[in-house]
Amino acid sequence: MPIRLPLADDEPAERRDAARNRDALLRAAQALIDHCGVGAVTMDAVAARAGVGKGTVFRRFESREGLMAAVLNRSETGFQAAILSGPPPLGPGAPPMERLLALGHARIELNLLHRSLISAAGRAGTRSYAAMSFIAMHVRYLLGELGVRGDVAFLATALLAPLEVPILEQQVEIEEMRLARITEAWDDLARRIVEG
Amino acid sequence: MPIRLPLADDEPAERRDAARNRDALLRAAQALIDHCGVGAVTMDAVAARAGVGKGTVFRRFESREGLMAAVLNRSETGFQAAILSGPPPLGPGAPPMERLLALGHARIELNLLHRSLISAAGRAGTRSYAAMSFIAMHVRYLLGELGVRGDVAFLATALLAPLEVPILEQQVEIEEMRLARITEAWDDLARRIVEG
DNA sequence: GCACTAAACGGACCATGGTCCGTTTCTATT
DNA sequence: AATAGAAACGGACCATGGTCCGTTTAGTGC
Repeated sequence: MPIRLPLADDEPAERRDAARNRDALLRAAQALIDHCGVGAVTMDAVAARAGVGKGTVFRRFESREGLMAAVLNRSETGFQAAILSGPPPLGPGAPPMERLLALGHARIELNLLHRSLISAAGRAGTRSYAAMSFIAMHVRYLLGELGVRGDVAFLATALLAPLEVPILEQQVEIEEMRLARITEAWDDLARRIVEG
Repeated sequence: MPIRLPLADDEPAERRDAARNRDALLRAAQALIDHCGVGAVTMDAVAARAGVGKGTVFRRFESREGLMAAVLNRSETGFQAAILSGPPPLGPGAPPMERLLALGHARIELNLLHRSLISAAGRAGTRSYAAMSFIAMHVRYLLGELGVRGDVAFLATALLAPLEVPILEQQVEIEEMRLARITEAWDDLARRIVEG
């Protein structure tokens, strides 16, 4: 069951049919992705599979990118939960530096795993507060715990930037870096930033 | 620019009409950008303005992104020239650290200036060796000169990553950071990476 | 249950990126 | 200059993201 997002008090509740359709559309999109890949997620196809009109898809998700971002969000939620209340070292309980490194490694894997979906979500994926900003916030917090001086907000962003999909893809595909190399190098980066 | 990319010896030279058309298309695209913004750069519009068929545009540039990347390349060339043979501190003659910082600052400004074009170039812009790889290479060289130990290739990428357009845009538009703050914070990042 | 309103729906329609293939133009060769 | 063949051209055509607006439906007050 979909997590009921907190709506502002003056926001009218979502109509029953609207909710049903949104759910159906998300399911349809997910099924198409699982079955035929992200490329097969055509707005017409999703609409047809969900048994609704095309206009409805756009009404619910604004754009293809919006739809992709919505699908992505469901995965992202698990990641956030793991950080907030999962087992250490990703979750609370481990020392900050361990948590930071664990977060980086998990992020690399997750980004590579969902790379086609993330690319398809485009700016909708990056810009949505829901996804990016939570992580950036958490990294800021960890840097704070580690006593890092300076512009912590920027440093957090800088630490996460090389893990973004386009850059990760370039490293892997063009420079032919192995995963292990990337994680090691990122650890080193994190240490330089924290200890510098 | 563009550095004349090395063509293999067996590559046939470009035909006269082809060269003329490519030039006309680039001019047309540039004119549309200057006059009406990147959004007005429609493949049909470019073709019409250049007085050629649409198919020709695609033959020359593969895709809209390819066309954008080609336009971008002309600006990028000046940047490369400034690094290779311009006045210090960006060009040769200044100490490596000064050159590095100058490069970062110049990069930030350039990326913000061309951001709509860069976004429009999408992956074609990032992936093309011509643009990105030259700079990454140069940063690697500078890090080498500075005696940085570790995975210099990754560190160079990490240093440049937060200056990429999507991230820069997020900082400026969503986090509302001022330009001066970003450059200062980036300087700090560079020092941490070099001295760490 | 009935009427009423705002929200949601659906699918025809449009704009634009990208493909295809028959026609034209260049250039090397004789 | 004539010729042949490769390369380039052009624009009709297709696929798909996105819009629009007349129609349907879920809630609400009676």
